[in-house]
Amino acid sequence: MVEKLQDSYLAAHDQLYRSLRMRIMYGEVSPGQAMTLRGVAEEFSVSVTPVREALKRLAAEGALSISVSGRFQTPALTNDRIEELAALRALIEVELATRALPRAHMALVERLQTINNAISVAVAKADAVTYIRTNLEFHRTLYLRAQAPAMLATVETVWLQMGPTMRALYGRLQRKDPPMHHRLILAALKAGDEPGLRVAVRADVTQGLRMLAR
Amino acid sequence: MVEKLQDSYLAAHDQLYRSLRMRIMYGEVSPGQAMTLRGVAEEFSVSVTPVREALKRLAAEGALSISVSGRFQTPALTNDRIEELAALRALIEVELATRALPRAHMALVERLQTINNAISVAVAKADAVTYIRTNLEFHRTLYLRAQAPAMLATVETVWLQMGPTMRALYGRLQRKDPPMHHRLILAALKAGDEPGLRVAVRADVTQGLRMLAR
DNA sequence: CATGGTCAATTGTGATCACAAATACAAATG
DNA sequence: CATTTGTATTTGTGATCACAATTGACCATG
Repeated sequence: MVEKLQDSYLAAHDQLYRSLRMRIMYGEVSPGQAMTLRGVAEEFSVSVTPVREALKRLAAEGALSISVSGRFQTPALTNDRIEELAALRALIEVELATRALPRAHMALVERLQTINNAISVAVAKADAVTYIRTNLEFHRTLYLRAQAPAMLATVETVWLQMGPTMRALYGRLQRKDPPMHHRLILAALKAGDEPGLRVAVRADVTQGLRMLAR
Repeated sequence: MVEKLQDSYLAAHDQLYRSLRMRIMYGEVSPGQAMTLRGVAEEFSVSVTPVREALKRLAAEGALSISVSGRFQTPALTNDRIEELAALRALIEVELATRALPRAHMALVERLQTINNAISVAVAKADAVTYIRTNLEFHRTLYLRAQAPAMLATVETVWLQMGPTMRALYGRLQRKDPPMHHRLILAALKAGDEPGLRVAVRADVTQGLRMLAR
């Protein structure tokens, strides 16, 4: 048998989980879309057993909702729920950014600027999925410096729950400008300005919410 | 066939999940304790299939950790991880308490006082599991008034991760007094004192942490 | 006494099957 | 044409089995 590299091997249900998680978090599926065990199993050429584990896990994280009869679908969030999730993002991400600030050196800021350029390109192309993915990559790259894995995992769960809805919102948002608040975040990082950073992160996280209140 | 009440029926894996979740959250298992598919299956008289779903779900929520070879055990938290989880509790629970404050009427305060008495009894008996359960019930009862299900679910996940460790800490804590901060919380609720409430909740959540730093 | 090796038992994984419930669709009925 | 009924299909659930990898215990060797 071919020798497998330790970290190249993943159980089938774990590969499924990661693939589906990316689809949901980055808005590649729309809210309310159904997922069936046998449908996913056929697509990935596995049996239903690993699919069940992956879907159940996603449901446990709020990435999928389960109907009373046990069927899976991406959740269609109410406005109240969206407000709540945005508030959670604000709470946790402000803390993560604050913890990252003393560790944010120039190399990190440069990487963030590179990612920010990729976001601008996605905005120019009106590519919603790429926009969401690179935007979250911007935040994740910053927060990784906070050395707070539990907080990062928690906020990623929030991102996951908002994925399909963010995609649907992006359509009606009609973005034309690259992310303004990201520039404020970068400026505050360079200046070591903690209060400014907190305000900028909070504003960036809650900005999309205003479009919703109409 | 006997008619089943809608909410009395639960799938086997869901019953398992709830039972094991309670065991973990309330500290009935110690950190590092192993759980095997066949062991749990035999205990609950089911096959391994529903057990796998329940354990995987708990692992996804951080209530169990999975070794490199796939075995399940309750996590043994590092001090850094405990500090992080306590910080998450502080962030989210202060927000939940703040949101609950305007809705906290006299009937709620009375229920909280009743629960608080039960906590005192558990402390007097040195019953760690009952102490943890009633203490969390105190917090949950208050936060339910916040009408913020996503935040409550998030903080419950944090409680879940800390369960076994809280139990282990309780032993070396040697509590003799009923919860002092709970009285401060109740006083702030009665007075409608938001700043005081925030300080009291934060102090209550982070109090156990001081015992650890030795 | 410590260390390495061999073999049996344990453990998680994934496929398959039977089953019951829910759903979808078409035909029948008013 | 709208509503209901009946049937076929779809769907999630749980049990069982084979398999590979890990673990653990016992024994031999230094």
